[in-house]
Amino acid sequence: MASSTVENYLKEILVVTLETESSKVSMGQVSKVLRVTPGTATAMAKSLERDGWVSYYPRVGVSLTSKGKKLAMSMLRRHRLLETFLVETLGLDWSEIHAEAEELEHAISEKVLEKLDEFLGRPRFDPHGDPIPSKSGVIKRPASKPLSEFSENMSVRIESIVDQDKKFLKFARKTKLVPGQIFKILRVEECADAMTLKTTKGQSINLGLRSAEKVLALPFES
Amino acid sequence: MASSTVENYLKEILVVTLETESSKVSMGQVSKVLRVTPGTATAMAKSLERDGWVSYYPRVGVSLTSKGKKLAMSMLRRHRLLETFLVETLGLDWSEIHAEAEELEHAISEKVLEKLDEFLGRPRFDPHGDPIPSKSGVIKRPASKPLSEFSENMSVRIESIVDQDKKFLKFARKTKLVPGQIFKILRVEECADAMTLKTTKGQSINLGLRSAEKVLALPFES
DNA sequence: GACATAATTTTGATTAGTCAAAGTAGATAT
DNA sequence: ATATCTACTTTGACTAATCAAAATTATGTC
Repeated sequence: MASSTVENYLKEILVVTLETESSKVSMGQVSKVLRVTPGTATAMAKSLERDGWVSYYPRVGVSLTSKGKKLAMSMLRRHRLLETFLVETLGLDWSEIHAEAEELEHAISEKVLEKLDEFLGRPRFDPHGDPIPSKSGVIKRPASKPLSEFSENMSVRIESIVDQDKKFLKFARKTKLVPGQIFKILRVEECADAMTLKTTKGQSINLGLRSAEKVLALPFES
Repeated sequence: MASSTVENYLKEILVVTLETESSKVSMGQVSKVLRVTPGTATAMAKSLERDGWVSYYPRVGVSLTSKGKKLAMSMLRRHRLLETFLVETLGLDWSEIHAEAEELEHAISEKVLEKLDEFLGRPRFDPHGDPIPSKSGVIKRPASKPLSEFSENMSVRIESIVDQDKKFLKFARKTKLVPGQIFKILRVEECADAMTLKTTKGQSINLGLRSAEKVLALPFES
C-alpha cells in the first residue's frame, strides 16, 4: 500500500512528465512541485526506487516505472473525477476545487470512485477541460496548444487552463475564458507581449502572452 | 491542525463516552477500539493532553476537553453525513459504507461538507438511524434501547444498529431489521438466549440475545 | 496481609517523512 | 584549465506513530 505522500510524489512526477514531454524529472523539479527541500526529494527518490515506483538516476532524475505510472494515472483519474463532482454536483467554485480534490483523492476507494464515475455519467473531461484518464489508465490528450501560439484572425475553442493559480482562475472565469468557449484572435503583438481576443458576443479581452501560454485551445472551424 | 490519527482517537473516545455514558474512557478501551497496543494508547493520551484535546488521569483514563469534544463531534458529523451520501446518492451497500466513510471523513473540508449537507437536504439521521450532529455539535439521542430489553408482546420501531460487523449488517438488511421498520416481540426466552420477532406482514425472525443487544428500538404505539 | 492477576506505564527500538546545513559534482565562464 | 556557481547528495537531527517486552500498580482472593 502506498502512503498518500507516495501517491502525491508519483502524481506530480507524472504531471511534470506529461508537461515537459521528457521521461526523466529532475530532483529540482520534484522538490519544487512538492514544496520540499532538495534533500528530502533525494531521500524520497531512493525509497520510491526501493519500492519499485520509479527508476532513480543520481544527479539526473527519476522516471516512473510501469507500476508507478499506473498508480500515478489512477491518482490523476481520482483527482479529475473529484473535481468534476465538486463542480457539477456540489456547485463549488472553480477556483477552490483543486485543493479539495487534492485531499479527497487519497481517501476515496476504487469502489466509491467507480460509483461516482457512474453517477456523474462517466465524464471524459474535468471542469478545466483536462482529460480524465480511463480506468485502465489511458489518457487522450487532444492536440490543443497554448493560445499564445495561434495567429491573428483565427477562431479557437478553449480546451483547458494549465495554471492552478487562484487569481488567474478567477480572472479566467470572469472573462469567460473557460473550456468550451469560442474566441476570435483579434490581434497578436509580440513586441508588446500582448494579444486581444473577442468573444462571439463581441466583448474583447486583453491578455498578456505570459498568461496566454497557460490557456490551451483548439482551432475552431465555424 | 490535528492529524487524522488524532481525529480518530478523539472520535472513538467520544463514541465510547456516549455509549458508556461515563465521562472517562480507560486506556484499555481506547487501545481496544483503536486496535493499538496499550503502550501506544498511553503514549497517545499524553500527547493528546499536551495538545489540549483531552484530560489524562494516569491509571484511570481520558476525558475529552471542550476543544476535543468539539472536534470529535465534527468528526462524527462528517462520518454520518458521508455514510448518508454513500448510500443515498451513490447507492453503496449498507455493509460497506462504514469503512469508506472512515477514510473520507479526514479528507473532507468544512466547505465541502456544508455543500454536501445541503445537497442531501440536511438529513438528521444516517442510514443506520443514528443522529447526525448539527454543525454546532449538538446531537439528539432518541431514548431508544436494545431490543433485548423489551418484553413479550410489545411493538417496537427499529431506530439503529449499533454494530458495524459486516455479516451482521448483511443479515439485518436481509431480514428487514433496519431503521424505521416495525416489529412485534413474540417471545423472549432468556434461558435459551433467544427472542422471536414478527414483522407487520407476519414473517418471523429468530434472534440471539447477543445480537438483539446490538439493535436499538423505540416502543411503538400502534 | 501476601499473592496472583489484570491493567497500565515505561523503555527501547523502528519506520516514514521532513529540515538545515555541509559536502560534492558538473557545467559555465573567463 | 581553473574558479565559480548551481544542482544535487549526504549527514545528523527531529517528530509522529507505532510495537514488543519489561516494569509497575491496582484489585481481588484466600
